[in-house]
Amino acid sequence: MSNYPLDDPPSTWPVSDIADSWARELPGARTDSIAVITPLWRTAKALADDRRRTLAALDLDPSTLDLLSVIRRAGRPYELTTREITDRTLVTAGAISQRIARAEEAGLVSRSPSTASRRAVAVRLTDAGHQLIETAVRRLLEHESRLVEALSDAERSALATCLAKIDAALHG
Amino acid sequence: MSNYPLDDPPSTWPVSDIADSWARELPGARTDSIAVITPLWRTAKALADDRRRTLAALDLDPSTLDLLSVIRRAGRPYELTTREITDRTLVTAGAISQRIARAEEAGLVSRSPSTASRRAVAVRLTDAGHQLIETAVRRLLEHESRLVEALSDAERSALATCLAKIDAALHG
DNA sequence: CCGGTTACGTTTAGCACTAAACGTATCAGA
DNA sequence: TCTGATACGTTTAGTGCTAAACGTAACCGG
Repeated sequence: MSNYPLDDPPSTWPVSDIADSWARELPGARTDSIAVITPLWRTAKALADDRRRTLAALDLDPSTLDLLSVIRRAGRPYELTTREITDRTLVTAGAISQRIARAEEAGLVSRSPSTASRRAVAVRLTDAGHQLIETAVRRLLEHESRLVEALSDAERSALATCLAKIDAALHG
Repeated sequence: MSNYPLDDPPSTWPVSDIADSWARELPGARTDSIAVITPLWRTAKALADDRRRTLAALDLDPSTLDLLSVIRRAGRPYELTTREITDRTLVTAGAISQRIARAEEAGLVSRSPSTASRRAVAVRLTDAGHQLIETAVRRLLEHESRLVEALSDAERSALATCLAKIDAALHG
């Protein structure tokens, strides 16, 4: 059946239709947020799907990429505690624990007691993990740079400003 | 432990630090996409979390909201086929089937053979479902309108333009 | 030195999703 | 009138997440 898989994205419903429908069905409702929020989510999802496709070629999933990236970009000795990883990430400590377990299983990181604190756990890139993240990040940054080439410098800063204002409204 | 729950969002790592780290660790890499893509994802997630909190007060989750919304805004007789729902949504047909099953279990929709096509299934709002979505959408539109008040008309259209350009680059 | 509190990490149940296989209905062409 | 292709919907296994409970280590005030 037509479950639009990753390599065949669906044609999405026009955002203006959604706002128009609500304006018709709920007269008086303020529908102006739709034109902002719906495209934002759609683009975020499209980017996430695109990244997943790009990484699939390297047998890597986005959550493992995220884990290895955080450790790699911290620099030598390519080792962080679970807590430090959690702080630099948008998921819970439980999710990080699971990500580490999967990556350890795959031979990409190793766990050992931290030298600094006896209750901390140090997570370090293995050679295989280091090699993989190196390739993946270089490829991904190259690919995504080409994507955002569509935006001028002025547009980029305008976009960042708008997003920051929304974050601020969310109290962030 | 400090698993930042829904009502206590984390302070996020500065985006500029991420770009700087990669510039230092991978000299020559094009890191300019980070300043665009990372904030986009963060704001999308913050909006999703905020919506989840808002809906929790009504004992409603975002996926059920999405289902009921699509049916409600189609207008009378508040009935669509599974296929029509899938077309207006960003998830797979399997996910829609599961959403319908959950909503049916909760007494929010009912399923019956479609009159139009014998292989189609008609999904219709129950009275309870209609009442719930009415309250939820009015509340949500009001809330999210206040959020985007932070943006001027010019900013809103600039934002939409930027997102459209990214979508276009993703071939969409 | 002891007892409470806080910090770190893991484990578990439950949830919502995808991908893929499946069953059934419908249609179009030989 | 078959027959193969297509459309519609459901089911299932697997994935990755959250929330919450848990165990252990460290710290701090009396």
